[in-house]
Amino acid sequence: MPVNIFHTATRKKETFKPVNDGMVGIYVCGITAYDICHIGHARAAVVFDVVVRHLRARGYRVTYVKNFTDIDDKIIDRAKKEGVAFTDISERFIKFHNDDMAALGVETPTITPKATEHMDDMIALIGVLVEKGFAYAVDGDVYFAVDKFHQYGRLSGRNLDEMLAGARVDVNDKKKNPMDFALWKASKEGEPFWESPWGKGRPGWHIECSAMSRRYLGETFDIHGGGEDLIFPHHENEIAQSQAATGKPLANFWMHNGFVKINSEKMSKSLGNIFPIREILKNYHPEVLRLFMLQSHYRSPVDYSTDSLNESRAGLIRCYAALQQIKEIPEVSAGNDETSTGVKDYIDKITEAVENFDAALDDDFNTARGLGYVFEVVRLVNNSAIAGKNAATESKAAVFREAKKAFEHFGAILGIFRDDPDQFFANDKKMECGKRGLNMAEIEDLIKGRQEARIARNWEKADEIRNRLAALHVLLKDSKEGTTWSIE
RNA sequence: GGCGGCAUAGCCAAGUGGCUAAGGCAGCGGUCUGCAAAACCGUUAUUCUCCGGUUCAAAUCCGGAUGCCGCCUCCA
Repeated sequence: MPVNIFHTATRKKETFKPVNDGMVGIYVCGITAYDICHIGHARAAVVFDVVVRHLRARGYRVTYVKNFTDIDDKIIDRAKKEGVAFTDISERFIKFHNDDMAALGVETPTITPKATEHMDDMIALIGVLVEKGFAYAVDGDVYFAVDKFHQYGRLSGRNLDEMLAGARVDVNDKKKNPMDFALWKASKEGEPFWESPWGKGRPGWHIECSAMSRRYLGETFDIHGGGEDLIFPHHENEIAQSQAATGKPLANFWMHNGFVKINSEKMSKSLGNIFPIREILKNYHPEVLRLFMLQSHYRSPVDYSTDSLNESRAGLIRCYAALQQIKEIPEVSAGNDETSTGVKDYIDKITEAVENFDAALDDDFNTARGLGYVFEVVRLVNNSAIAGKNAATESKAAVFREAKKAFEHFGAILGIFRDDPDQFFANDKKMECGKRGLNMAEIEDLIKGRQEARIARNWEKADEIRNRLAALHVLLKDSKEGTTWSIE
């Protein structure tokens, strides 16, 4: 089954064909390290994490490059404000980023290059552009001349005249054309700088990606990704720089993930609605956040709210309850009962769900559809557990074994189901109690009291205690083994 | 002003020409249970914002209207 990918430049799904058979080179624009990562960064990271995981599962050898912008105006500003070196800022936030990504279960990319470590590559590339007449130097700045590159605007579907008509471009009389963008900026007094043929300065924002993708993935590679806000101007400019220099296409597929909105509003500093990843993870299991993101297609906008996160939590709980059921598979010699019709039926359905899941991912990484099949297996597990209550343990084990395999597969692609089910529920309880300021020991005491009342068949008292707990959103579950509880 | 996207049940969300319009959350009825919870079974959109058109056939294609959103400035 081929993988189909929506290509931003053509606005169509196209069959993926790698430059080199069996290999994939993918470059994703990472963060500018000047602040804590928020939920928007989380989405981009999770989306491309799943893209890479699925391509690997499909047998491709993937080289995944995600850069750090560690020199930039915003980093310099913050360093000035704090009175520290710019490297203090970039290093601090790269570390925070790495911690957040690890917490989210995002696999580390193959290569995570930093802009400051590729100055020579950038300067060389700018040199080529000047030499070929695509760029010009003015007073220590170097600008790319957009009208020299005739394909400018092709990725984002714009043309220069239209953009100039709307014209909210910055005033800068050094530029020949207002749409020209900086490849190199002369440094001001007291700012960090690197030596270059044009004097002391630092690179423009876009050039680092052109230089680093070329170094690690070659002149033309397979997939270039990022948030949809990067389509213009960042990716447009990358294309201009790279293709002007090499005369070859930069990437064959451009993928862009949609934005995270907050309660239907754009996330922005002025609205004060920026949610750092680490804040959210204080209150929710990281997989809740992943599930929330993956329940929508990666190109659609996603609307973050406490309610929607709670819904995802409920869904994840449903999955983990099924995982808990199949955690202990009875040890039996396989074979005996596996051919009985009921068992075969379940196994066939699970196999089919896994195939459908893979097909959904092949279709432009449709995780939302894929999750439908995950929940189908959840239902099959619960269903077979009931139907097989009195069945031979061999039958049950056969179905559970198949389901376990399926969940391992789903989890490996989506980056969820990595927790032990008992651990998951214990953790969930602790988190929810913390959120609501509930005392776990007190709850346990009340439950103990109810248990005594139940043994004495004092249903009235038992129910009274349960109602009291219910008012605190504590939900009880009685079983033969005893009473367990969770937070609603 | 220019470019683009979206509109599917109470909510979230797949589906882009043809089997009964996935799935999750919430609700309702039933089974189970001392009663519950969980789980299971059943149920909740004769219809996909509206109006026209193409077609044997449209949520799906085309045209128009309305509403919402994004980009054009740093941004995942």
